[in-house]
Amino acid sequence: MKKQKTRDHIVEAADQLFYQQGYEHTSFTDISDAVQISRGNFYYHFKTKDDILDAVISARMDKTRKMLAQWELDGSTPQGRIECFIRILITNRDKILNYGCPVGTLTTELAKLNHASREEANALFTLFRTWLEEQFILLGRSKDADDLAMHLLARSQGVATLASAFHDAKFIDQEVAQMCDWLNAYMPKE
Amino acid sequence: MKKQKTRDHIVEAADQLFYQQGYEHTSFTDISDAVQISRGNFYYHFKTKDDILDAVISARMDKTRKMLAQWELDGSTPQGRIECFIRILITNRDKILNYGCPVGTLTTELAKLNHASREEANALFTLFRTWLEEQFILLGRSKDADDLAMHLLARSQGVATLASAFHDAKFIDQEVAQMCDWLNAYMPKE
DNA sequence: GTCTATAAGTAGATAGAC
DNA sequence: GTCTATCTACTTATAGAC
Repeated sequence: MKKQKTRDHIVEAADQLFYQQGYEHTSFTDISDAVQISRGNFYYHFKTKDDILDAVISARMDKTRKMLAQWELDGSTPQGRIECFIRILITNRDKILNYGCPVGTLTTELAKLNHASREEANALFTLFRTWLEEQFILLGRSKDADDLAMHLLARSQGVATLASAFHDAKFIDQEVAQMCDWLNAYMPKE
Repeated sequence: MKKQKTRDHIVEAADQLFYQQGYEHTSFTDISDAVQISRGNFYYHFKTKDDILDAVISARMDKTRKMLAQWELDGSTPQGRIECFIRILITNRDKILNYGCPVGTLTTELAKLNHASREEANALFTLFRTWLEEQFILLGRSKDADDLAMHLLARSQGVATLASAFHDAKFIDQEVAQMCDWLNAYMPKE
């Protein structure tokens, strides 16, 4: 465990602010205000703003991997584990209503900016995609496991976008229930 | 018909650039380069950059209303008209692969910027939402017409986001086919 | 109506004191 | 490691000539 308190604080604050305000719209002043350091101090820890973004994406990758590993423990069946994925919409309901999906909004923004780290951000999607694919394979759907993974990713993504636009919590609950129904009706029974 | 050639050119170029690069990331220099006018000339036609955004949103509202009116003519049944909506994903496939959905990406960006015109952009979503709701009512689904409209909007939105992230045209075609199946299987036959 | 010149502010980034 | 002071580039916006 390295002692990098300030660096970690910067990454944590930048992570939140990039999510809430967008990457480009977040200035060094915003981050330094949040971390309570001077703007100059940044450059001891990072060379450029892009480097902070890379650190944020890397931190999100780690957090996501840990969450997926936890879901492996939480759900005893593939269905149960996929339900864990569907339910993040409810777990993070309030944040999603205000700021949308952290993965979708970042990849969308970086795509418009044609940013060098675009693909790194997309890897966050791939993490979920591959994990979901594995679960569908375990359900005996190896032929279309990736299609089902993409389908579910897209459904969640659309729900987050619309729920955020209309600030509609009920819509999230409704669609989550529908996705769970879809999962149980569409999949072979054990 | 007012003679406002330059003004219209500005709105048209801004519309494209806001879609391709995002609102904040697009500078007056970008727009003036596209229109081939000087930066100073802007302020004869618009007071602020926000005013250009409002004009762009207003133009998109007009274009959308005309498109919806055209779909009323193109489809003889509510099913057929809803299919027109589903198929915009295919009609605009190339643009969506590169820049996502113009409505979804704009509302998402303005939400993060906490921009004054956020609700004006959301009205674009509402235009589709209300129109779809009307079609589902005509199909005899007045009880859950709005839920169905929101469901379909979210599906399309998610498909656009994922297709853009992974630059996957096949995924669009696949999901469009599924949405059409859903529409025909789920809806009462005539 | 369109231009050039320029103001006023903010962005990311650097230098050097402590 | 953290600070202050500063630089350069770029942003929106204005003033005034043509």
